[in-house]
Amino acid sequence: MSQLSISQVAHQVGLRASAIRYYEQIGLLPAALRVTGRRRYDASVFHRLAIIQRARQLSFTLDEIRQLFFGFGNATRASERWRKLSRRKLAELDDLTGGIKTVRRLLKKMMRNCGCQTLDQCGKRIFRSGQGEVILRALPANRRHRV
Amino acid sequence: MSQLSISQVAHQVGLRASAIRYYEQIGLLPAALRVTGRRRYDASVFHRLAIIQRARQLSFTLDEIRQLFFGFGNATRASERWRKLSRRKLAELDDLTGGIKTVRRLLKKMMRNCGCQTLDQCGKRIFRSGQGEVILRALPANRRHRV
DNA sequence: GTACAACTTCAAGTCAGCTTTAAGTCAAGC
DNA sequence: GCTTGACTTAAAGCTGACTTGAAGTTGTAC
Repeated sequence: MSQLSISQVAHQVGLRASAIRYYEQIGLLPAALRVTGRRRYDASVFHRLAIIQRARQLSFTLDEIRQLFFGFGNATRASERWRKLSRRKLAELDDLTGGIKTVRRLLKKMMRNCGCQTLDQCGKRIFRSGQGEVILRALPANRRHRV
Repeated sequence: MSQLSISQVAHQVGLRASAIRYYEQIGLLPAALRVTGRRRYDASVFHRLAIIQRARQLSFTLDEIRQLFFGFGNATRASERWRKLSRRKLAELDDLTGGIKTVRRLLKKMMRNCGCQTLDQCGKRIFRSGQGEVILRALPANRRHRV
């Protein structure tokens, strides 16, 4: 015991071996001990992975999880780290919820009010009603690029 | 008039020329008339783009917009097309909202209950509490790959 | 001795929605 | 004739979180 292969670990936690290698590669997991080239794990990897998986479930990105591990002074309590990141995430989710509500309203309005026969009619209406209006996207469907 | 360049159109609707070329490339916009190689547009492009932009605002993907244009029998009224796609999208947003609520609850629970000094303590607790539990992700942070 | 499964590394592929780059074309102004 | 700027195309790049593929190594079972 305490000498598990990568696929045993992966199987137990419900990940693919490739994901675990990836986590190691980007520094979320410490480099595993090697025995004749192969990774060998003891129980501590399960604690690390438990945190990672819980954080993923809380919708944290791998980068945010890196901050959880390495983005604080050594003395900072775990509970405080979680709280700081969680507050930020809650604010993000609030924004997202607001965006969703906006989109829901717009969708319902569209369903109620559109009686167009053809899309071209529709396009003309939208175009006329929206002249000079800035189109703001309520939901971040796509990542920002530099402009 | 009725002979606008791509950058004039782009400027008017608040897109980049590259986006308009991309829409043409994937078939969302009909191939523009060319005059000595350059695209020339008339007013109809604004109606097409108005639909696309409104649909994007409603969080439709470009693929869904393609369905809006080409995914129905010729006789299908525009209003019915919108309604069908909108119903689907509302259901999607409901799922998303549900996921967000779940994550919010979990985040608050974490903020309330975690008093861990170290992340390793945290990991052990999470690991013990979650043994055999399937980790389900409430939010679709990442795309599904084939398994 | 050899087949086989399970591992290794590194590089490239995936998804969406564009943007950026490279290399070339064209009309207008000097 | 030459420069400049706006255009053209095709191909590659970007983001995040991995997966997949290729080519090589290892330990074990037969």
